[in-house]
Amino acid sequence: MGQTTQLKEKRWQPKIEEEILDLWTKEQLYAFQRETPNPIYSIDIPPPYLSGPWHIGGAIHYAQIDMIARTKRMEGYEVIFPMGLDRNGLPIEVQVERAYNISMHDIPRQDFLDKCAEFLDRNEKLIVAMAQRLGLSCNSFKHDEMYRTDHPDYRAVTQRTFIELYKRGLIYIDDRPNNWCSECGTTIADAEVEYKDIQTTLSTLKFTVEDSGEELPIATTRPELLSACAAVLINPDDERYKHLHNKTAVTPLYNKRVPIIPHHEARIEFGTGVVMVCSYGDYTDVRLFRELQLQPITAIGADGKMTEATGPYKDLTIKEARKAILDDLYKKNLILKQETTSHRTPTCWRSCNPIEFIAMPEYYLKQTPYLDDLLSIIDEMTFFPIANKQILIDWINSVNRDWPISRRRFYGTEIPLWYCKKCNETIIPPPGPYYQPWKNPPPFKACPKCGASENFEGETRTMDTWMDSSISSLIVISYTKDEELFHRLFPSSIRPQGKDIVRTWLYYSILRVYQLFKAPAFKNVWISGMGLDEHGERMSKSRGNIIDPTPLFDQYGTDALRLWGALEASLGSDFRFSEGRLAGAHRFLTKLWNISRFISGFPQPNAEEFKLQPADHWILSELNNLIHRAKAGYDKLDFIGPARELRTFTWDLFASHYLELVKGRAYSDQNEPERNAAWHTLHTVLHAIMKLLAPICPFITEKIHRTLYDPNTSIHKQYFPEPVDGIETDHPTEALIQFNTDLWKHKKEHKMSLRASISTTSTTKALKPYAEDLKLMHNIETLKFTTKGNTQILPPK
RNA sequence: GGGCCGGUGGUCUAGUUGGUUAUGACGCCGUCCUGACACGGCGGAGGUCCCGUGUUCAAAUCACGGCCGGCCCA
Repeated sequence: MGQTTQLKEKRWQPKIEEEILDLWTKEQLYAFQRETPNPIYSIDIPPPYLSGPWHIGGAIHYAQIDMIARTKRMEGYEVIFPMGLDRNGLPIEVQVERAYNISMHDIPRQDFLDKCAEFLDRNEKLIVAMAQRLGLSCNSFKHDEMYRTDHPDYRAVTQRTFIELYKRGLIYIDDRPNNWCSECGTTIADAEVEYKDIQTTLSTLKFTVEDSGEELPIATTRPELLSACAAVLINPDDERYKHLHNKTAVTPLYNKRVPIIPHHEARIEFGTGVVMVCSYGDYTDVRLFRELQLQPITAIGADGKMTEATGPYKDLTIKEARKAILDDLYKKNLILKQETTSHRTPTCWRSCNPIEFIAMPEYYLKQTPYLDDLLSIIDEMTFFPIANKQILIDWINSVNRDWPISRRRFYGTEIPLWYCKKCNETIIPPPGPYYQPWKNPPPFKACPKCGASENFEGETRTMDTWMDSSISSLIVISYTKDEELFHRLFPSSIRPQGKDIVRTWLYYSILRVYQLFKAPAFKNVWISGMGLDEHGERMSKSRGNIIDPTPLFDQYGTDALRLWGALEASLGSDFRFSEGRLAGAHRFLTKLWNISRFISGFPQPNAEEFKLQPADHWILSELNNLIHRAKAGYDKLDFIGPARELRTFTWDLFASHYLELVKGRAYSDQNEPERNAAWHTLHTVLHAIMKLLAPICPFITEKIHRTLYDPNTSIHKQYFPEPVDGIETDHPTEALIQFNTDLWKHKKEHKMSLRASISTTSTTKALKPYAEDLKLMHNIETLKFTTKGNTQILPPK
C-alpha cells in the first residue's frame, strides 16, 4: 500500500505559486525538445508590444493562450511556445519623445534609438515578469532565448523578405494621397486609421455663382481647405439647384472659379445640399479628385502646417488656420451660419490625432491582386470559433488599395535600399545581413547601372512595424535558422490572437506568408474576444479605466485569475472584469484544496488490496463521463466547457455526494478490501481531476500532484486521463442525489443534527446497491426499498 | 447607408444540428460548526429566455419583420 503525504496548509495560498515557479525554472520544464519522437505543435504567440504592462484583460488573454499550449502538451504534443517581444515602431517612439520631452529630429538618430532601446528594456522586464507570474509555459524566459522583433537577426529576416518581394516587383514607389499623421510625422496604413466622432463646427460659407452673382451657401467642417477647393457638387436630383448644372461657382475670399458638377455624392439633406471638394478633406475627396480628374492643390504640408497655396495662412497649424480663416470670413460677412455638429473623423490609432490626406512618395506592397487568393486560402485554415472568421472576410473584402509600408520614423527595421546619386538607380543589397543604410557604408563597390563607385545615398526610412510582426509565424518555426525544422513544421500549427487585430496582424501575416510561399500561414486560427472593464467598456489609458492585475495576483493568485478567465466567457465573446466573480473562482480552489487535504489522509492501495463497491462504480462512471466531456471541450480550444464541467463535477457531485457517501467506509476498520476501495477511488478521481484541470490551473494541480502522487515528475509532463476500464455504466445518479437531498431536508425540517439517527427510511429499489454506504452516511437504522420512487421517512420516536 | 455580433432572474453568464419542471456564478433570505472546507454545509425566493408573426406534435433554439446595444466599414 502506498502511503500518501498529507497536505498541511488549511487553504490554498497564492504564495505557494511562487515556489512552484522557481521549481519550473530550475527544471526548465517547458523547454522545447527538438529531437522529440512526438508530433510538434507550434504556437505563434502574439509577441507583446512593449508600450506598457498588461491590464487584466491582456493578462487573461495570454493565460488563455497558455491553456492552448498546456492542452496540446497533455494531448501528447511537443509544443513550440516561445516568448517573443514586439519592440518596433511608432508608439514606442512617441512615448519616448513624450517621456524625455524631445523630438527625434532634434537629436542624433543613434542617440534616439538608444533611448528607445532603454525604454523598451525597462518595459520588457515588467512584461516578462508578469508573463512568468501568469504561469505562461513558454519554452524559455532566458534573456537570449526570447525573440525580439528589433533584434538584428529578426530585422535581417524582415529585410530578406523585403528584398525578395522587391525583386519580384511586388514593392513599388508612388506618391498618391495617403493617410498622414502630422503628430507622428509619417504615413500610416488604412488598417491604422480609426474613426471617431468629434465635435466640430459646421460653417456655411457664401460662395457665389459666376455671371448671375447668385448666392450659393455651402456648409463645411474644413474651411481652412478653401484654397484647395477644386469643384462644387450638387445632387442631380436636387430641385433647388437644377438651374446651376454645369455653371461656375466663385469661392469666397480667394475668388477662385470652380465648376459646379451634378454628382450623386452630394447628399440633398446634408447642410445646404451643396458640397465643396478640396484636396483633401477626406477619402471621398481623394476619390472624387481621381474620378473627376481635378488638379489637386496642396494646402497642408507634411509638417501639418499650411502651405503657400493658402496665402496669408502659410505656416499656421491646421487649427490656427481654421480659426484665422473663419475670422476673416466673418469680417467680410461671408459666413451665413454656424452650428455644432458631430463629424466622423479619421484619426491615427497611435496618436489619436485627426489624419490628413497628403500626397508623398512612399513604398507600397501590392495586396489588391492577392485578395481573391487570400479568400480561398483561408478556407484551408480552421477557425476557432468559426464565427470570428467573418471579421477577416469582411476586412479582405473591404481592402481597396495597396499597403503603404514605408515610415518616416527611426525605431523600426530599415528599408534596405541605396540610391545612386549619379544615375538615380535604386540598388538592392543581397539578402543575409542586417542593413542600416542611413549608417552603414553601401555593401557594394559600384552602381550596377552606371558603374559609379561613390556618391551613394542610403534610404533613411523604416518599415511599418506590421512588416516585422507579420512574419512572426516564420520566426517561431526557425525560418532561416534551422531550415530542416522549418520545412518540417511549416505552416505553423496555430495563430492565437484577439479579434481587435484581425485586420492588422492576422490579415498581414496571411498576406505576407502567402506572397512568400504561396501557402497558408497557419493550420488553425484562434480568435478571442476582449477583456472589458466592469461596465463593459474597453480598457484604455485615455479612458483611465485600466485594471492592474498585480494586486490580484497577490490577493487571489494566478490560478484563481486563470480559472476566472476560463469560466468567464465562451471563446470569441468579450468578457467583463468582476472582482466578485474572481473571488468565486478563488473559492473553488479553496474547496478543491480541502477535498485534496481530506483525501491526502488516506493511503493508496495496490490493485489486489481493494474490491470496488457499487458507489465506487457510480462515481468512476461519472468520472468517465467527465473525461469525455472535458476532452471534447479542450478539443474546441474553448476552456469554458472544461472549466464548468470540472467545477460542477468536483463540487456538486464528487464532494457533496460521493465524499459524504464513502466517509463512513473510508474511516472504518472493518472489511479492508471495501475500505481500500473507497481510498483507491478517492485518489483515482482526484488525480484525474488534477490532470484535467492542469491546463487551466497549473499551480494548484502541480502542488497536489507532486505532494500526493509524484514528487519528481511534473503533472505538466502527464497526458490527459483515459476513462477507467471495467466500470459498470448504468447508475441512478438523479435518484441518489434526490435521496440525499430528501434526508438532509427532513433532518433540517425536524431540527435534527445531520448525525442524528433515523429509524426507518424507504426509497426506490434502484438505490439498493448503495444501501450500506447510505446507511452510514445518514445514520439510518433500517433502510427499505420499494418499487415506488419517493423517499419515505418515519419521524423520530 | 452596409456588414458582423449580441439581447436569458437584481447583476453577469451557459445552453441555439428544436424535445420533459432553462445552467451556473455573484448578490439576497433562512438555517446549521456535520470526522476536508464557515473562503464551508443545507434549504429557499427570484426568469413573459427583447417584441411580434410564422414553421412545427414541440421554439430560448429555426424563418421573417421590428426594437435596443456593441464593434467594424462606407
